[in-house]
Amino acid sequence: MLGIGQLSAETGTKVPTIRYYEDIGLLPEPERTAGNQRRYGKQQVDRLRFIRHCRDMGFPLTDIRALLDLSDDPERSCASADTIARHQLQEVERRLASLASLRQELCRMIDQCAGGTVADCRVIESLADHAHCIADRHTTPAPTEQLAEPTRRDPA
Amino acid sequence: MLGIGQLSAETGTKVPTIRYYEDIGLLPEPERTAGNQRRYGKQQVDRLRFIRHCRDMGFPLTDIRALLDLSDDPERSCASADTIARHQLQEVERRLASLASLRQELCRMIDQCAGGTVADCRVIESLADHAHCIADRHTTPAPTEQLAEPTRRDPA
DNA sequence: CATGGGATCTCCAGTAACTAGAGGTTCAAG
DNA sequence: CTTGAACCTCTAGTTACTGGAGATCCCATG
Repeated sequence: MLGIGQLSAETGTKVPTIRYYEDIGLLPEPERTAGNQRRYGKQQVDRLRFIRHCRDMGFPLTDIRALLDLSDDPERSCASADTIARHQLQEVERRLASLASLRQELCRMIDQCAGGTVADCRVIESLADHAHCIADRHTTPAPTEQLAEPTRRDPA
Repeated sequence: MLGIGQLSAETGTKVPTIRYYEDIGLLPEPERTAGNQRRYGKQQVDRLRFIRHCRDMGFPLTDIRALLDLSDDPERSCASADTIARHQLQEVERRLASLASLRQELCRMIDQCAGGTVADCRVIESLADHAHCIADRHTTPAPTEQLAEPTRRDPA
């Protein structure tokens, strides 16, 4: 039986985040000590690791919820898990493409900056001018979500 | 003189977003009609376009604020603009690398899924198992921010 | 000149996924 | 038994918007 601090260390998840996952129902309410402190068993550790790994893979919490539901019931077909993963892959590829063009534009901007005053700075000028902008394919009518680099994990 | 709806159409920015930018001081308060409605001039249109382009490039609003301050004063050295852009480039490259490894892991997961029941689904299993995970270099102690695909822009 | 419908107004609340702080209690080592 | 680290709950803040309610305005017809 681990306290929340141990679980935190074990899984690289911050303590408030664990409580947050409990709040939103991703983690079940754990046992408590007589003094009302949370105690976790092996199963919970695994479940949290699963969640964290999913987050590392960029899955939004709603997807993770679906995946957890699936994995709770091993008899079901894994088709939806596959679908979710494929969808996520598409998402990642979309981001990759978009970031690549972004990188190109940033490089161009920076290369052209000679380093004088703002008046003739190419960086500022480029940003002001949308004309020769490659990144316009950003303009995807995509449903969004945010993921990709979720801040987490500084085992400081 | 444009109304807020025209400005919105002109720049591909949603109306509430424009008001939001005004709230947080990125856009100056515009003139108003006798009936209290906002009217925008050419300068405002340009400023908003600048902001939008920066957002497309993934710059966080704080950076954009700095860039706007710079561009408001053409005498100053463009060194800080350059720094901001370079920093942003680094950020983008970090994300690119991380997404690339993500993609690899997702592909591996999906390839191995034979499509039976959850019990022997490789996708679920992979997600449960953090062991052979490439994406662990996520574990960067980076200061975060979110950008990269900020949802915007559905000229629907 | 009246009217009607779309555009606009303000304000408040919600989104994702946490993070941080205040102020108080509990656990475990010495 | 004491002390200090870990834990508790609750609230509010973060980023960059987005959405809705309810009221008002603008302007093109009739």
